[in-house]
Amino acid sequence: MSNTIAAPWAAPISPRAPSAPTASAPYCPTRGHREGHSIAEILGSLSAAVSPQRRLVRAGDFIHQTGQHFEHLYILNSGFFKIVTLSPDGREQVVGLKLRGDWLGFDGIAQGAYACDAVAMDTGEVWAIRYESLLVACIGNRRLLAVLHEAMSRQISHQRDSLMSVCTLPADARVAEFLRTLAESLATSGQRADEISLRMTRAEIGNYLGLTLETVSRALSRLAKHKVIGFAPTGRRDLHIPNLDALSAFAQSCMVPTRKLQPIVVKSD
Amino acid sequence: MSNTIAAPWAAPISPRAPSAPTASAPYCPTRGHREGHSIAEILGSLSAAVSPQRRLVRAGDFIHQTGQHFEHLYILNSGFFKIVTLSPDGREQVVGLKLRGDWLGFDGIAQGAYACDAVAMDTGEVWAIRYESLLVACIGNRRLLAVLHEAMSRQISHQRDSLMSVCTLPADARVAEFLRTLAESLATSGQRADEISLRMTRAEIGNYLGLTLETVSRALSRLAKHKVIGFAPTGRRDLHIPNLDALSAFAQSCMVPTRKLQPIVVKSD
DNA sequence: CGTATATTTGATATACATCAAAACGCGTGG
DNA sequence: CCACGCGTTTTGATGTATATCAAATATACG
Repeated sequence: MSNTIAAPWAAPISPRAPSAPTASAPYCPTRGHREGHSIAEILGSLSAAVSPQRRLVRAGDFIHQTGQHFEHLYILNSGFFKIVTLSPDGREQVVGLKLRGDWLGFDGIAQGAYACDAVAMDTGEVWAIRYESLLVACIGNRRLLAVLHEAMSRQISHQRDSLMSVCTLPADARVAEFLRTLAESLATSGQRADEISLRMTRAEIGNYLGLTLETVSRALSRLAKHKVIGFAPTGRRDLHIPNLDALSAFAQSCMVPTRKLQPIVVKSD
Repeated sequence: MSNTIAAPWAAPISPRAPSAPTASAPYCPTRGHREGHSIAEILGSLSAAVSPQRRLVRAGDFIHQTGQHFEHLYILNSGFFKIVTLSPDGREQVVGLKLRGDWLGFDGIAQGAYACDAVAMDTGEVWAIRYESLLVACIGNRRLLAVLHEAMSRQISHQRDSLMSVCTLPADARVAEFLRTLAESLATSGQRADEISLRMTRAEIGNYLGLTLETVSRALSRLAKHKVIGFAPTGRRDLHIPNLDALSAFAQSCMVPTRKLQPIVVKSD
């Protein structure tokens, strides 16, 4: 059940500049990805500054594992990954999903060892960067340092959003928001957002969202019934999302206090 | 209900080295705080390297607010603070608690604006550091850069732990773990951990843990009934925690699969 | 193809939320 | 000092969203 690291890090697959995302997708640069740097730019500068080790991974491969000595940060050039933590008493929790442009391994900096597993859910390409080398490069390259800090900052913000969802949203809204966030992430990573493939089981999604697999299944069925998503003819893991805003609207509609319709007070004047 | 920033940043209160925590407490250096740097060391090097602006705050004061232009990171020298996010549709969520040695404002780096409110829950002293100045200082001071990255890294790890608790623990265990974590944090910040004062209402605790105030109240009552905590004679917000391990043990006991006592398989040999 | 795994859907159980009311703590002002 | 009012906390009664249990399809895989 637990593949260990298949092969040691290969030498740089090729010294070429950042490769395109694997998925053949309409590369739609709808507005700049971030105010600062696009993913392609980031990958480019990293490639130039620290010549990362590139590694191809397949579904099930571990990028790093809990307790393993920290030495590298990782950037994802392609693929789809999950971050899993395991508590001392055996609880397992998917605490994050990662794709092209995302960083892995920040949690290892403070403790000197990774505090979670990073697992590929699909074939992809990971770039490994020795943390020490990166620091050296950052000293002479303020722009690179900014990129690093922005990545950490974004991760902190994103994790807060996750906590907020889990704490405040009912099941259906949580699933809807999950899909919207995933679609948006796919879009900013250069993949299409209207036709997405969940590469996770209902159980994994449920674990990530703090729900059971049955609840996730039911929520997806309701989303489909309300036409805010559609199942692909093939497989229940491929979804069509006609309209992201409709997803949000549906999530909102889950949250109306249901009853006790308190008289709408129209402020006169 | 919402105090705005009371006074602008004062000039450095005094150029002295890091002051001791306000709470008069037995300063017990039970084993080094972190493998790398103690809080006192960190505050010391920061004080020396970037001479932060010191500001005294009182309960209700904001350190920074959502949407405000990002310019400073903050380090807490004393006090107790909460991090609150507000969603576009009005949901409010306590996403973090901070005390001496913790940093605030990392979320602002990527977006150029803070993504949350940071609110003092009692009097304290906050140090403000211009992010740009800090970066400059870090360029020439690898140790300082390490301190910064460790703080961000720790925050990422800690947030994951929070998500894990909310997603996997039943209410009583969640409250127990909350108390244990809080006590540990107080200890590493130099305060006593056996006699703690929750400076939050049941509603705030519940919000932070994804529970209602009633559920928190009941959980605390059960913890008291089981003697793993005790209420101070004065007020229900001051707790006595005789034994941290007992708290964990109680949390564990909440999680037994309800019985359906599956035969305990004793692995022979 | 046949077996294992994932998904859906229904019936039921339950942990927690919601609603409600009383007791407590605390500041304010007489 | 006591009386009053308001916010917090506790505790009980009840409701409900979601978990759990279960069984019938699907889907993937060798």
